[in-house]
Amino acid sequence: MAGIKEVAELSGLSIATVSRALGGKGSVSAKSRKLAQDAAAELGFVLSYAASSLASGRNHNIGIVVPGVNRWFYSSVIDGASEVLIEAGYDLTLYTTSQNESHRATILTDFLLRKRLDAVIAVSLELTESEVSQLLAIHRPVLGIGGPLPGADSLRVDDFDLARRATEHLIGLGHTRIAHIGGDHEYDSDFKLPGTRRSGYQTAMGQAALPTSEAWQRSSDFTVQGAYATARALLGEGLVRPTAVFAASDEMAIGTILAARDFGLRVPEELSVIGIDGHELGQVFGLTTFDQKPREQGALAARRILARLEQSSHDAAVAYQPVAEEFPTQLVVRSSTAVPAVQ
Amino acid sequence: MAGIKEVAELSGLSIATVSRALGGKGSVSAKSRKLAQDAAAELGFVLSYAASSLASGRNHNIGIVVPGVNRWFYSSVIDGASEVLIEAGYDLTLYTTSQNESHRATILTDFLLRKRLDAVIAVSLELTESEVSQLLAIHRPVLGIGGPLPGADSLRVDDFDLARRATEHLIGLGHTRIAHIGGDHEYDSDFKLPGTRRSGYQTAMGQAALPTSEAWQRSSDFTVQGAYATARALLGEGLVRPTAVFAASDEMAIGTILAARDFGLRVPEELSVIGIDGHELGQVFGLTTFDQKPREQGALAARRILARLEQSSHDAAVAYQPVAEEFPTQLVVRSSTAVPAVQ
DNA sequence: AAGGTACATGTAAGCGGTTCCAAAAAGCAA
DNA sequence: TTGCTTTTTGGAACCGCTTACATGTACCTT
Repeated sequence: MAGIKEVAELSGLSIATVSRALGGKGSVSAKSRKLAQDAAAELGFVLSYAASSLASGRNHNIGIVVPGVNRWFYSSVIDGASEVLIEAGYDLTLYTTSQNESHRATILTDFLLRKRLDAVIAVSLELTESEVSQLLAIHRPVLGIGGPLPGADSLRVDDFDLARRATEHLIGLGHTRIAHIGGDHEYDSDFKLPGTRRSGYQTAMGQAALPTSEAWQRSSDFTVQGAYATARALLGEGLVRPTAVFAASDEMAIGTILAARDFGLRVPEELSVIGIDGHELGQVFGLTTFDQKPREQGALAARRILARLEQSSHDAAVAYQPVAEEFPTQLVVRSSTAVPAVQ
Repeated sequence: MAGIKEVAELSGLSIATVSRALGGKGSVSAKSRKLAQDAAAELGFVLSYAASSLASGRNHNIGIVVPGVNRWFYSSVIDGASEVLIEAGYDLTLYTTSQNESHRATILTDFLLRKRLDAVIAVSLELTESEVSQLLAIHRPVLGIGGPLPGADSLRVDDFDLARRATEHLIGLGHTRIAHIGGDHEYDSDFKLPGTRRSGYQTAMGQAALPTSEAWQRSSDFTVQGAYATARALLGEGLVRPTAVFAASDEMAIGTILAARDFGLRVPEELSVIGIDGHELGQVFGLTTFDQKPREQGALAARRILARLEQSSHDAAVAYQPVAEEFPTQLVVRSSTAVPAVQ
């Protein structure tokens, strides 16, 4: 396999100039650049990342850690990040933590720390303090989405506020019997979000002086099928039926709508449903939701982390000041919520 | 930051021995190994991947190329592969091609070729011959899932057979008016699969001497919402209604079921629907489908490619004999298909 | 024309490990 | 013990680039 040396010989330039020409760093005359590129093309030569990384200290590689790639929110974030990173010439290395508890530790110690990554984006990852400091110890930018990483940058939506406003949307329509289907720690230990959204709901209900029975607060696993089962239980148990449900994710909201149909309940006439996420499927079901544009969150996260990289290459001395950015969400009113029918 | 040299000093061993102890290669006495590990732990030292790669030629990094990470099939494949790879101590670098046509070329030339990857798994990627040879020229194992890569290993389901059997399932139940909702080149140029499944359908219909009008063969984009719209058109246009629909993916089958509900058509009494995939949501809808276990496909693909790596490290001289493996699928009969009601 | 500035290029010293090779240590049979 | 095999170990030559530094060249200014 041809190396940079062969390219140098073929082009009649020095190794250094070829390196600069191909790597796009220092200054090279247009003529030399063309010479180098032509020679490289002729030999089918591409710079070796391993060698470049070793010599330069830059990897052009960003790590992204997600609980799993199979949930819509996560895959959307990845998709958004991936596009931006490829555009910028960066590789994206993916780590999934939730398949296997033991992976988590491995990933944190064996993978993330091995200096292969220029930066890390962590999605919905709740880390212990020692884990965070371990991560920060590698002196690479770290950015958290949907999970606060003390000491690192973060990009997040205000889950509490979101949940409260979703609930208030229902209250504003005149609903008083409002149930909540949230997530559960049991299903995902790395995850404070379910609790945060639940308290948003409770706060809104409390401020409106509306009752919130235990029976109206259910936990599920953030999937359509999980929430479907949960909602069937909620709607079918013969207790006083709620007239509205606030689900902590669109997938769960859709599960709820499907369950409602099974009972012949018309949405929104007999049951209003609101979700959170902005899932594409929401359209099909006419779901009212708070769109949190995960794809754009991923893209923005990637941009922010690239900026960090840029910045730290300029003035390495500047102390790392973590930035917490809030990502705006948007209420999308469709046809799954309405004024409750008079009972 | 401590390097291997510091570890050597602290442990009183030579650099070479520390390298062997920490990298787990050559032979090291138990005592030396412990010495090295303790010293490394004390200094918070981890081997640098970049340096290891450069020196050894192994990257411990597998690339996986998918059209996008947002479609259930792909994300499942990734999930399966990710688990196996992490377990084996490999990083997984993710490339998505479909967001932007120009990315495709970039990925092929700039990323895949830069010697950072030990092997590549390509999912549903149709490459031109020159692209394939370009890929193979890097002398790394390449494995294709769901898209044949001439000259490379492949793991695939027999899409033609699958489609034919799905159609035959409906025919076997007594259906004669069977429509097909497939994919379309227009939505995804890298993709022969829609056509393959369509011809499976046509063959089955032909062999049973059943009519297949143009109007009963629709194209959609493999999403629930896309197929929902397509199915509404199919079912609502006032033409003779099919009594069964074979959708080329579960997501499209679900879209079809949702559309049927809109028209008050009961499934399966008035409309049978069969899909392909094994999507989790299938349960909620009682969807009959051919389960092709994408998660397991991903895991198996990862195992196969790791075996290739293993093998080529032993006997590098052996000529590369591409292996085409067929992945078995399984018909899962649920409640979305039944004998047609007498008309 | 002299002096300065900005750009272009080459030389060579790393980057931080791996691994070949030879030598030393250990194990074992006679 | 001795002689021979096997296991451990250290020395040092790379792996294939990047980049600081020095040098050379071109272009302005005055």
